[in-house]
Amino acid sequence: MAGLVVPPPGPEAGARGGTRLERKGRTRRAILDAALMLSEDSGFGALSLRQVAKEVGIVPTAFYRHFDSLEALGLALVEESFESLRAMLRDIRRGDPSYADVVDLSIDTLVEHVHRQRTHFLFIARERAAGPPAVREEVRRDIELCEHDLATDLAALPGTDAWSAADLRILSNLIVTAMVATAEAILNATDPAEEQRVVGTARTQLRMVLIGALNWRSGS
Amino acid sequence: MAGLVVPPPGPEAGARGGTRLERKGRTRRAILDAALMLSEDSGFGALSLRQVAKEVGIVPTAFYRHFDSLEALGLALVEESFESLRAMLRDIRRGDPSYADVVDLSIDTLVEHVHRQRTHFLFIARERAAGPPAVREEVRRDIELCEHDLATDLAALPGTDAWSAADLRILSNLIVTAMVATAEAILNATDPAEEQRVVGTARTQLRMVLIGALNWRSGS
DNA sequence: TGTACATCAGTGAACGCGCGTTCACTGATGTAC
DNA sequence: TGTACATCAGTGAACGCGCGTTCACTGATGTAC
Repeated sequence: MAGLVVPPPGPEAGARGGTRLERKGRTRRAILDAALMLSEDSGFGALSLRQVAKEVGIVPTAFYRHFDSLEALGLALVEESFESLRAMLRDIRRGDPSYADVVDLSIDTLVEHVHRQRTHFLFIARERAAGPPAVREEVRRDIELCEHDLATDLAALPGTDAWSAADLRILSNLIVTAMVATAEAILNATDPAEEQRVVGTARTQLRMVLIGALNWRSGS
Repeated sequence: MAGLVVPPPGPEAGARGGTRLERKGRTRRAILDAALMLSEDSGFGALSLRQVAKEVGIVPTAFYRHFDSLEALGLALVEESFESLRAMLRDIRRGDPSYADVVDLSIDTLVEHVHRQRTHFLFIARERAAGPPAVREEVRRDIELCEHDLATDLAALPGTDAWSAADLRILSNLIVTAMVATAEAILNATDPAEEQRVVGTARTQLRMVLIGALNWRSGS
């Protein structure tokens, strides 16, 4: 049986800092970061275990102490990337201000999170379209979940009573598509001026979409 | 000097059909097709010259008779994929019917072309997000050109007088984004029922967007 | 606290394999006369 | 039409390299007593 008393990590846990568990966690983190960075060029599917190990500064075989395979690493990256995305959605939801501001607030939050978790958003945008099948499918599943959540949020907005459940899903699908495209454009922008242009475009697009949706049942 | 008289290809051009030039053309075609097919799994960036050669049925070194490098092959695929896309845009433009039908007609044309040139549309959707840098950049440049063309077409529609040039670009960017997403969803659909759902969604989204745009300057 | 043992993150050699690219070649197709 | 020569798409051996994965290992960290 494992010990019933957990001893506090004494000063003897030295070398390069932390307990054995903490150090393992740091290596795992380094592997995730290296994979995110290295797959920027040609996608996760073109990544090699040895490249990752070299970047982290461990021998290739040590990789297996942390992940069963490259695919397992890919799925871990999907998971943590979507944690970032969900954190963003939570931030947006928490705002819930007067109707006129919802667009500005949402886009500002998007921009902030995209910058803070740049590699996660890049990963999602890239692997959704081009990842190895297992990774790609997982990304798409998670995006569908986000669309579902967004549909729920939209139903709470004023002026949406006329929308059917199907309309809600269609609208949230469109919004998510546009926001993913915006995130990609922000990540791809080469200078602040271009980013401002992208942000302005996204604002106008989101307003157009909302105006269209509000006039959808009533106006047409 | 090369011969001034071009002799007709006699029956002596035998073996497996055609002149030397025709056969070279067929091998080139086979390389392009094999690359389109093989990059479906994990993207063009994960493709190897030897895989392609094996699929085509030639020895790896024969590849160099047709392309200088894998990158040159990738750029050739971008070019011919966008020929397909532009053919679709031409088909849509040629319709130009009464305003009420423009959505149905455009989506139907999209569906038809996506099925007819499945691999080309897959290639564009994938490599736009995840291709090797040179390929990705070329895809993005070409998509921007399509957005520009669409903006010109939109300006010819009735009821658009109030839009500025910037509004036009913003709207066509949104439409192209939504159409690319629709193409992806069609290509990803597993059965005809799901495809019909996707098509219905795309129709509604495009209508919402147009309603939003028409109410953009006047209504908001 | 001190000692003896267990755990386990990371090591390093080795494997067989597919990679891109080089090179000299072959032999059918094409051209000149 | 017949012959001699040029072209060139495709061949096949060879190269050095990075790949994923195996295995037995080391030595610091952690645990039991």
